Amino acid sequence: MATDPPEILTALRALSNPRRLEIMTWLRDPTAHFPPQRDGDLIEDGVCVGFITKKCGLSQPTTTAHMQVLADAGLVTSKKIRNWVFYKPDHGHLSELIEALGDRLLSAATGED
Amino acid sequence: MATDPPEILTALRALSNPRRLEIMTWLRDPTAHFPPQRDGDLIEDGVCVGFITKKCGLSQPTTTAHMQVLADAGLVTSKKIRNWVFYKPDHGHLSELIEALGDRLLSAATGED
DNA sequence: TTACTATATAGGATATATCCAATATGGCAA
DNA sequence: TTGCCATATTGGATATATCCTATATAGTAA
Repeated sequence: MATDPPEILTALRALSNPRRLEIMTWLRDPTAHFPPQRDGDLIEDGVCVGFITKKCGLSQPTTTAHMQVLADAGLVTSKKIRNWVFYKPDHGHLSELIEALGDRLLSAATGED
Repeated sequence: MATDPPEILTALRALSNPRRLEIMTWLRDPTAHFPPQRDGDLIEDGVCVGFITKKCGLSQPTTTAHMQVLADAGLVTSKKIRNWVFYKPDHGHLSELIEALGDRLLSAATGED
């Protein structure tokens, strides 16, 4: 029983923005969307803010703000290495979210078609 | 292949509001949350705007606007009987949404734990 | 120390969302 | 027709979200 009502709402708000939803899809398969990193592995450590900033075309502060919204919602985790910050998806939280959403929205005992 | 990117976003925006998320949970199990209706079955036809309005404590126009957002996102369907409008969940769209969200957010081939 | 790099924070402009009161529409009853 | 009821639409006030520039912080390198 994870992902209480307020957490679901926070996660939905975080995902309901086109930039953030797009970033989440990039992070799901980072090697397909970002170049290799010198100081952190795309898969193990995550993607640094600089790469995400370039890819969005937004300013660095705006990108940072988006990443913080995603992190506060528990959708990504961050790790600081030297002076880089790497973000990667929190698969546990994400699958809990999907499951909790199903529980909340679908009528009892419905998973697939 | 249903629920394209823009549709996912529309659905997420619709669900990312506390009133609308709450309404969706009421509609999932209408007999548990609303009194019986004279002119339409809670399950078969849906719940009328008046009942939802009372339950939210919002004004009638605001409730109508919320229901329209949910309907535009494909999360509910509406049916007019006499001069009532009944809303009920669109289970097909909802399960497609949950599935599409999983596809977008979870790493390949992850459904449950 | 100074200089450089990466990310975070502050402040403010603009856009969008939420909500209500007032009113319009459309169906039903007399 | 008139009157009533349920829902939809309009217009506008307030709150929140999005985004930028400028600046701060923190780590690295010389």
